Amino acid sequence: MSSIHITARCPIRTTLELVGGKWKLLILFQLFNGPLRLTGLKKSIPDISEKMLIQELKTLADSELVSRKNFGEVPPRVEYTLTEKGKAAMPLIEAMRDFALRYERKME
Amino acid sequence: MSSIHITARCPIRTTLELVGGKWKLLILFQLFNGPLRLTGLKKSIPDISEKMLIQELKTLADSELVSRKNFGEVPPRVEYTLTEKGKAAMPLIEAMRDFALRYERKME
DNA sequence: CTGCATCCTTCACGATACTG
DNA sequence: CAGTATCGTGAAGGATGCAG
Repeated sequence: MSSIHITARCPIRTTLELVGGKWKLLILFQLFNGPLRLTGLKKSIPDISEKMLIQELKTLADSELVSRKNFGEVPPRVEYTLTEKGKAAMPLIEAMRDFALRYERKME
Repeated sequence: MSSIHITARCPIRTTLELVGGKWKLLILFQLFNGPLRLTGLKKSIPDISEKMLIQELKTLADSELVSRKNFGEVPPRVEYTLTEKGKAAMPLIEAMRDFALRYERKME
């Protein structure tokens, strides 16, 4: 564990680049319950703007954490699914939840 | 686990507010090895600016993840230590490391 | 429905100089 | 050594309108 060194490219920074920011982890978390379309995601994360949602989905797809499937129908139908790499974020999200809960518990 | 709902105050967002951003987790991680002074931290995170370091330490202290001890000496001597709440971030950092390593492994 | 383009605001972050 | 003050920049995020 002490084998992590703070350099230009350490695991912590890699993860921050992949899922850092305000939205990516929330999006990934929503997709754990199964594939969702843009509208479904928008509903489950009410306060994200459409622009940010599409933008983040694109970067998540670029880093292969999410896959985008276009059904080529009319009206358009596009489905977003977690990839294997994306599913690997589950323990991370659990750790975040545990941290927050423990933090709030100790606030008393 | 599916008990996390994306609301204004969900655990994920709480954690993002506490340790989100570019530097806080890196600082916490450095303090796992023991207390450090400002200069020591600066050396272990070479590319952080002095301003950001002090600023982040202050918010970490405000949220009680880090404690600041001023020895009141001359020249100044101030030591930063992880609190119990701060130590609770360890599993989070480990999860981030695991995620990054697994991600890179699957890149081959 | 999905997505792009634009314009705009905010703020995280950074560079530098200065103080006790 | 530790910290403050100031100024500046770029990126992140947001609002809105338009298009296939």
